Amino acid sequence: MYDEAVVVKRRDGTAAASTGPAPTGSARVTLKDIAAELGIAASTVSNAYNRPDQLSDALRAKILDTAARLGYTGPDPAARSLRRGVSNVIGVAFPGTLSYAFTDPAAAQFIEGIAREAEAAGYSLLLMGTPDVTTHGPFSPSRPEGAAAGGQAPLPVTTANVDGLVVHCFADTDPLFEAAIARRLPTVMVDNPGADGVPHVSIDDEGGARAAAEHLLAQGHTRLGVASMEFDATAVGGIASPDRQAEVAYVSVRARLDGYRAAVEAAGLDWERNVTVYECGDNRPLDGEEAAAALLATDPPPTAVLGMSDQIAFGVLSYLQRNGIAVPDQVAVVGFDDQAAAAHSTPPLTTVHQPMVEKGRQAGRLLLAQLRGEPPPPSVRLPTRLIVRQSG
Amino acid sequence: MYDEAVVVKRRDGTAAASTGPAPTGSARVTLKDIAAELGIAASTVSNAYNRPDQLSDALRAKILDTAARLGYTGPDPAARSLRRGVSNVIGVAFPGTLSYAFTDPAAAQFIEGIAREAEAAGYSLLLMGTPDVTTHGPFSPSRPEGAAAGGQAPLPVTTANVDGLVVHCFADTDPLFEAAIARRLPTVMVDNPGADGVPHVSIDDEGGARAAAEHLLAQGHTRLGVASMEFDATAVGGIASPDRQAEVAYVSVRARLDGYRAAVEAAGLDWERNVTVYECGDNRPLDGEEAAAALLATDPPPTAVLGMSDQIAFGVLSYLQRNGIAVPDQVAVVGFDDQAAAAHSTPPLTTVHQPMVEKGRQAGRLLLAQLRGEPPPPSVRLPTRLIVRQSG
DNA sequence: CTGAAAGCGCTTACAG
DNA sequence: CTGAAAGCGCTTACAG
Repeated sequence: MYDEAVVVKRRDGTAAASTGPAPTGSARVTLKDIAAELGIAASTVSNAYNRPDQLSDALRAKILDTAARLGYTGPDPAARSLRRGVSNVIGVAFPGTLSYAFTDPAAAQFIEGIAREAEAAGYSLLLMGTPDVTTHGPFSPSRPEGAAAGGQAPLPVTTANVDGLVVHCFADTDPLFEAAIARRLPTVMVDNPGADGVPHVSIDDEGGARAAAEHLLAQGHTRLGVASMEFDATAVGGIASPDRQAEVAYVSVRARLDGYRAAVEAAGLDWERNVTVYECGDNRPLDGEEAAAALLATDPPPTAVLGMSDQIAFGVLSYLQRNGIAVPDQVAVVGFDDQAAAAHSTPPLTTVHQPMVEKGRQAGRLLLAQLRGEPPPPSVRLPTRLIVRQSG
Repeated sequence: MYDEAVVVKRRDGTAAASTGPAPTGSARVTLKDIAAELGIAASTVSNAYNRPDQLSDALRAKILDTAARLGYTGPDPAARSLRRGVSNVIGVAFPGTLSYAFTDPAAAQFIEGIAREAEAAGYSLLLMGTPDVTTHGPFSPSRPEGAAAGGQAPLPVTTANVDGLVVHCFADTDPLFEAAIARRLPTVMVDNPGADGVPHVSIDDEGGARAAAEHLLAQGHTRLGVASMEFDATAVGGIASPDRQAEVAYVSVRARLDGYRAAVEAAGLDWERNVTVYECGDNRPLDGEEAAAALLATDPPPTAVLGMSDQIAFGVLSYLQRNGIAVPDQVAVVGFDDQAAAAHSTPPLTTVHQPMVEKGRQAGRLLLAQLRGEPPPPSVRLPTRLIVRQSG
């Protein structure tokens, strides 16, 4: 899959080579051609682009004119990057396919935060996904690209030309995690505890979750339903047994579950008796609807539902509304994330706020410090806070 | 600003060089080191990574083990890219700062669409902004990086190592436009008519806008207000005189204004007499609030407002609600975009739907075809359609 | 202010 | 199955 693209631009004089990237079809023009045309050294042409103060304005103008005439579009980025040892690119890696990352409205805000920091320091952002590696078995540094039978495609994070990496992954068992560490580049982990010497950015998942549960408990609810995000990549959707609950691989999910449990136990209730956990198969409103249906079908049904994300909580809301169940009077609902739409749902959603843009900014900041040659800064944990609206 | 980052990784034996990207601080390990260690040719080491079928499993294992032991993390991406002439990266360029692009919720969907196509073909996405170039005067190919006094930073789009470009720009006077064309790379333009031989993706802005206005006119409204997006980069917010209306530089804005006007004139009304246009200074709900205030202060005030984006329409809605003006009974409101939140606003927003994800997919498709060496495919224009909800 | 030389790290076609 | 050689296009320190 990855090799297909490579074919296009070969330069070995193969027939395919002429079908190069240049729409003009003409042979590639280089620094040397400009130098030869003008009878000057290549270094002087280079200086015209990179150190204007190193040559006369007249010569520079002549060089630029000749470049324009010959169709030279400036120094080749790959060659420059090789020579300088720098790409001015920050890689941002997501678990799963890249398009999937955008399914979550919070992703855009996270990227916005990174972008703010990166851009100010002169970096662009390379977005990378983790395309179906799981179907081929786990990636391993000792088993790189092409290692698997049938020519497995390398993870983008493995081969990308970047100066540093922001890695957003949910579990340290994620192939992304291992692949990123193996690169030994300046790296920041997000939503994952990280590895030795790799700073990470996280939020107070547990505290936020505990506050959400305490809020419900304080209103007298004693039967709670949890509509959880996936525990790991195998999630299919369904009530999660205690055994399944012990298997949670995703760090944030684990922490939120722990937060809910801490509040429940502090209130003198029993987790297994008073709380039913539904594990969603995905993080869409649709999954929240399924969770609500399953949770309310238990006996006795919960009087309040903790949605582990706003996306899921929105689905719970939809289900309740469609079935004529009053919120919060008959069933209370609390979400997690506080995305923009939370303030405008019907009813407006009580939820746990997490600072997504700030998360991105901190990740950027931690990476930029390393890129400046500073030692890896300490990790950052951002606060969460409960926003009480009208759903619970 | 851009040069700052470059300093970090120099390799000339300068003191700064040792402060390299490798957190280990050790000298860089290359293919050659592995080859020397094992007493074999560098090409064989290369084959271990790129053509596993070209050497015995035993030798390959030995190479990979040695690589792991010496801390070699795989072929250097920049060198590979230079040698192969390919980066497997698609550049996506936005006008303005990168973080600003994410201010618009539609941007994420657009990127999602590109990502879907790109990822399937083995490409990652490089996101680039157009940082304050306007403050330095227009970019020009004959005046590249560093050309301006004081060392002006080059546009990322000018120096990025990419195989092709998706350029989202609003006006063909945008510095981005010229810079992208100057690269002579396979390119797709979005929301801009494009240049010779450069395919573009657009939507039926005019038809959508006309439908929105017709909808209002059919209900008997004869006094309309338009809350327009910026006409060009100089926008500050205010009622737009006919002269100012003649200056609209952004292609989509021009088309939507034309659509509104066509409907108004087809209904036998006079554009100048019956319609007041407010030009927003930005595309946020806040700007919509200001637009509503200014529009309703005219005499006689409009009974319906055409918001040129949902973001703006949401602001109009907020203003009306805050001032106790009933929607749609006292003032009707129609938006443009149909972002997800439009269905959940109070009241739900009547708006023009544009297929953002599909726009991204088409852009990706048009670029991928060129990357495969095919001639530039024909441009694509996507349909829009009015979604009638309850605001108008 | 200008130029000659070295080398960044890799991949490939080709010869053995 | 393995290796020697050429070269991708550029930037830099240094000498003049």
